[in-house]
Amino acid sequence: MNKKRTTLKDIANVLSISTAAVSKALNDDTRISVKTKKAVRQVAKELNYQPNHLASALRKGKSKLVGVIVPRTNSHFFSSVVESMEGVLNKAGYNIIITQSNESFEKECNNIDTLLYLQVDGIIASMANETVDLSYYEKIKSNGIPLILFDRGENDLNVDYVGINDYDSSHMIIAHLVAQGCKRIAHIGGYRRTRIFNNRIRGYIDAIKKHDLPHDDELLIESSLTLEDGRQQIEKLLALKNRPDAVYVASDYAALGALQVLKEKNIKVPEEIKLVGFGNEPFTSLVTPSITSISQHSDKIGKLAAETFLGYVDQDVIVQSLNKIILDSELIVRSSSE
Amino acid sequence: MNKKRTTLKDIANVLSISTAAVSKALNDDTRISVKTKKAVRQVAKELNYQPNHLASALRKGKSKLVGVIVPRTNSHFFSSVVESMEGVLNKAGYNIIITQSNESFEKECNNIDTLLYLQVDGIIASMANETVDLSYYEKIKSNGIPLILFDRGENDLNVDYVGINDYDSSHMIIAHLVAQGCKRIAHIGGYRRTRIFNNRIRGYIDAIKKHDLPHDDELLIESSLTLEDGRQQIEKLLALKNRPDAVYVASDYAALGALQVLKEKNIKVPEEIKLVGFGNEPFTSLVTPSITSISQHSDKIGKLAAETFLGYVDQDVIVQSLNKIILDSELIVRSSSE
DNA sequence: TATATTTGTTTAATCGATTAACCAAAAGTA
DNA sequence: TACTTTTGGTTAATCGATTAAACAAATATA
Repeated sequence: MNKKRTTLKDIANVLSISTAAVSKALNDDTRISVKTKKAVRQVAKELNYQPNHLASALRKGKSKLVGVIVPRTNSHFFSSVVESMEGVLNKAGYNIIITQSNESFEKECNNIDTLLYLQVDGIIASMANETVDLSYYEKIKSNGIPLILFDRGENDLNVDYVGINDYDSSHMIIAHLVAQGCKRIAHIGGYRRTRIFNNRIRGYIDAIKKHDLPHDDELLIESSLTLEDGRQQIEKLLALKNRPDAVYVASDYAALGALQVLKEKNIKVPEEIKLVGFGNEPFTSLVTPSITSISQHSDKIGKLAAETFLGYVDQDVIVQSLNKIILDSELIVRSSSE
Repeated sequence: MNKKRTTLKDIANVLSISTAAVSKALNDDTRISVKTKKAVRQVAKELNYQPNHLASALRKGKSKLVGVIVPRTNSHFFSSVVESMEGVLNKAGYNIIITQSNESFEKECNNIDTLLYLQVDGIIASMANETVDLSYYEKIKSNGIPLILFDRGENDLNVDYVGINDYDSSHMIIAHLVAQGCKRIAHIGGYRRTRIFNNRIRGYIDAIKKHDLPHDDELLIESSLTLEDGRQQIEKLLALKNRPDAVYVASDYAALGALQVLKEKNIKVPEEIKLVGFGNEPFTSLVTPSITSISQHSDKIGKLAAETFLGYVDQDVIVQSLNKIILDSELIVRSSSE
């Protein structure tokens, strides 16, 4: 089996011209005659020539690779974002390398090292829940390549960001629940140290006040928002003397956990307790009752993040000017709340 | 902002030694003194040296990159396989590049081109449903790098394969349904041209015969197995004069579609019709009733595929000897069938 | 006719790390 | 002492593609 791949030199030898001419011919340089170009392309095809990306990337100083870091690909939101990013970047001649942190800070650091090692031209990331130490992200910046964050960002890091308006989303949810007649609305949220969860909590608190509802400390819970977490936290809420009549959960997965417990306990949703999730994961429309949720426009987020990256490349000196894009979200009302 | 990255030369200059010495020191060559090694590592750290993967890969002729092609990452099965593959490969010093075909033949060809262009050291793939033309896969083989298929393979292609025993899985399902008292079992399967779906269909037919059940042509349907497809095909089965009392669907997504329709029509599952899916996607345990399904041991598949790949590298001449690994699957019985 | 310009290509350097081949100095051995 | 071996490097070529600079030949211009 022929392990050697065809190189420019092979083509050059066949035609008895220099490799430079071959390179230029393939890159459609104006200084090469049409005749030569045709001949080169012909031979390239015959020899099944496959350009060596490593060599050209090394020479040009650009790998045409974009690194992507997501908490996990196995989430509809993230995989959709990645898909739409990929579309935009592919068109611009970039390939993407997807890595997952699995919400682990350590893995995230490894991912960053790997991507820098692969000489990516930029990194688009959504931070792990665990991440509080930003030194690794600073490392990216000091490497001189663009860094764009989406969904899970950080104010302290002076970089571009694309995400939805979490604060307003909470307002939309509370307004909807109030319209449905709810008087005691609980919130199972994420940890405040994560910007997006903090914003959802702030939105919840402000909206509750705005509607003159009781702001009860026991109705606000911080958790890591896994499915199992949702199960545990709803139990706490159900154990209260004065039960809530609605629960707004900051993640669909945790909302699903809560729903499971409610069903197991034969508590009717939405009649006895109304439930709202966040993220519009596909299963929210599949379970019974279907879960009201917030759609985050994953396709738009991916597209904008990719375009923001493209705006930076080809600039000689990277000037990371803060460029925060905040999209409006959309409330998808389903059976669990009406 | 400092856009220039530290190179071996920079370190060499600081210490007034040759770049060769620096390279050897960092690679722990025996011919370099401990003193020099220490000094080099020290300076490398101070200058925040990041080796240039492109350069070393070019020189060594190995990119230490493995290309992965899956129909989509947004499926629990595939993302789990990828995750476990990644674990094994990372440990061996390889990074992976994940690409998705979205079940499109055209996208799959593009992915293959991209991966070859990036000089990956091997490709691990699961074929798109659409794919029947194998010339692009032949291209990988003629490139001299190992190709390993998993789940969606092809007999005609003379390469390694890791998957589960689809034929036996069908037998397990039918045996289970028969034990539950079912007499008319339908099968909503995939297209026969895809090996795994063909095997599931063969298993279904043989198992039906084995249990002396009526083998009725109208009970066997071929489809593309999307959720929407599941909805449409179950409608057909319900329209039959002689309805089935159980339906075995070759994909969880289509099974979910079928379940939705059954619920909408107030047909009780499992009392009136029993339902079995395939793949053990997480939602099968989340919906009501939970769906009986087949677990494919995604972690094992990923691990084995990765290890098969590792078995090939470091060999000078690739001898692709057929190496088919068929794992046993596991039936997870849930409410939809008992 | 003499000079300038254009066309089409070659030469050679380069990207950064690796490595075969070579070499000087120190240490060991007969 | 004279020769061999070991130690700790250095030099220079290399991977394959790109590109600045050079250049010969053809064509245009004065």
